Amino acid sequence: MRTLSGGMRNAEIASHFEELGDLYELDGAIVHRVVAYRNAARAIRNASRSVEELARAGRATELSGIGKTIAEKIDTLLERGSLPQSEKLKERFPPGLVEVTRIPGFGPKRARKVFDELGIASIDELHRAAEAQQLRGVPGFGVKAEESVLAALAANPEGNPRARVLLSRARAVGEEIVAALREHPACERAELAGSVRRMAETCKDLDVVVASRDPAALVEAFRELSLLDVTSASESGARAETHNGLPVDLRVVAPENFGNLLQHFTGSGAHNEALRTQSVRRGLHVSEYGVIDDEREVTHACATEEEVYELLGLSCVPPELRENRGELQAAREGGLPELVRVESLRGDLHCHTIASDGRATVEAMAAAARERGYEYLAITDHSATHGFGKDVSSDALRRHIEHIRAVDASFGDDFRLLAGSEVNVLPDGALDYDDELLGELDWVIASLHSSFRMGEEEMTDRMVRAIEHPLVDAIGHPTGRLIERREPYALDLDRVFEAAARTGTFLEINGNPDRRDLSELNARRAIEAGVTLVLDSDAHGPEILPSIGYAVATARRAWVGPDRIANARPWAELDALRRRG
DNA sequence: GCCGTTTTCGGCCCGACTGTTTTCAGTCG
Repeated sequence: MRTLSGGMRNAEIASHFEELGDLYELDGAIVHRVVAYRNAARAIRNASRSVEELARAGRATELSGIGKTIAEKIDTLLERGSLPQSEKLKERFPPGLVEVTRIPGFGPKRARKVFDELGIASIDELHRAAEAQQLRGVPGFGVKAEESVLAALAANPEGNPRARVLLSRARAVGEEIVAALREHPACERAELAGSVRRMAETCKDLDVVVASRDPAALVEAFRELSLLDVTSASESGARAETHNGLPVDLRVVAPENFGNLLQHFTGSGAHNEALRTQSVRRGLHVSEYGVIDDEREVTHACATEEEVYELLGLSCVPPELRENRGELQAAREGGLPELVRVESLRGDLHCHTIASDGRATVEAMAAAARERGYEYLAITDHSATHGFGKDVSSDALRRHIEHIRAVDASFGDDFRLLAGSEVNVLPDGALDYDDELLGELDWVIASLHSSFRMGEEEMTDRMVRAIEHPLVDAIGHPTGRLIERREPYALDLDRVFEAAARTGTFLEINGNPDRRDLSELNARRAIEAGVTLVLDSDAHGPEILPSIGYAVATARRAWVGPDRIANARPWAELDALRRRG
């Protein structure tokens, strides 16, 4: 069997099966078969282990959603680099036809219809046919269909999928909306649901759910928010857009149904689908309106989510876990993990001051950390060759350490200010302070800030050398990805995790909402490889310290408990845990 | 195509909305 150079990543394998699902759908396959391919693709994308490795070990069917047929197709894909079924179908359906199925109002059936009747095989051709009023000649299409095609293409000429918004941005506007609604006297509860509540990396819209005896009044209050343009409204809900184009859905129900509504709109779609499928077998039908019990012929209204899950025989699943990644089985068996919480953290081990590119003094950062109830804070300014903000030369670092020690001496035993550094990893894997100076520090993070475009083997060697350095305590933002903006470095993460586990070097989950690096999937892989994580804010000012919450959220989504987090321990314990020298 | 407290066949989540329908299929979230 030929091994493709570098192997095939899970995301790439998944995209082959997504494509095959799309093609089968155009081909008119029964919907359940198409769904099976999409479920398989999602299982592959979400897998915390290398699916290539699993498949080569003959164990791909251990993933839920992968059966004998798809397992064989994975083998074929790894062997040949493509799927023969896809190649064959692509001879019949031009690539532009799949894009037509992404236009709002067009799905596979309608795309196929205009392809068969008019030979339309691209967005351009569809545009021209709508303008020439040719669509109305196709059975099932009318004047409205032409209008809606033209309207959709006017709003989005390329037919691009709508950009997803970073969680932090969506949350900021969402919290404002919810806070405003809570002020209304008829509002009993208002919450953000959806991907914001699950703390996903990005969001495509905001879901706002409200409990009230007077829905119309809440809809009216929503209408009057200056943050929003309301596009449609009914007695129990409304649709709107924020001024930068983020869609917002409002739903209002009576308080006794609030649990059903919140559960429904929190999702994810995959979680709810699996939840309902499993419930149907017990004669229970779940929707946002209640839980219908076939046998007793009643509909249960639930004021809280806990009641919904309890009715279904499950422990209540934390929103961050609702992605159909095994949480339902765990909830059924009482095996949900204990998850790390913001309150679990004893300190923050990555922040910057005016000594490098931060905006506040050492004193101000320390004061803000104490205010948050931390037992310790490490000051970790950038090292000599950072090259962006102000850099800290070796001499400057010696003075910085003295200053930090002096500030630390001003605190009692309840707080420890640590002298640290975020040291650059040079292209060859060496650090840019000498070992003697590094030895003066209480805490050393090593991070990459340059030469991102190296090949995988060289980049992995570089990273592993840094991990193996005896004075390196942690690796900062280990993959370098920026969500929606920059791909991770080319790294063999299995080697990185092996090295980190072997040397006792911690890997960071960086809480900067643009980074969240390690990602949730990589963090879960790291944990399974025996790595200990550290959760940090990477704050460049005191007001950014709460960003550590995004690191916590990422860890929770990775099923990580406080026992695997270095800074969920007191400093003395953490100090003993790390291996230096 | 997957899967099993319905266990190797016969099912496969739920509801709203839309437009072209004459009773509903397709799309969407």
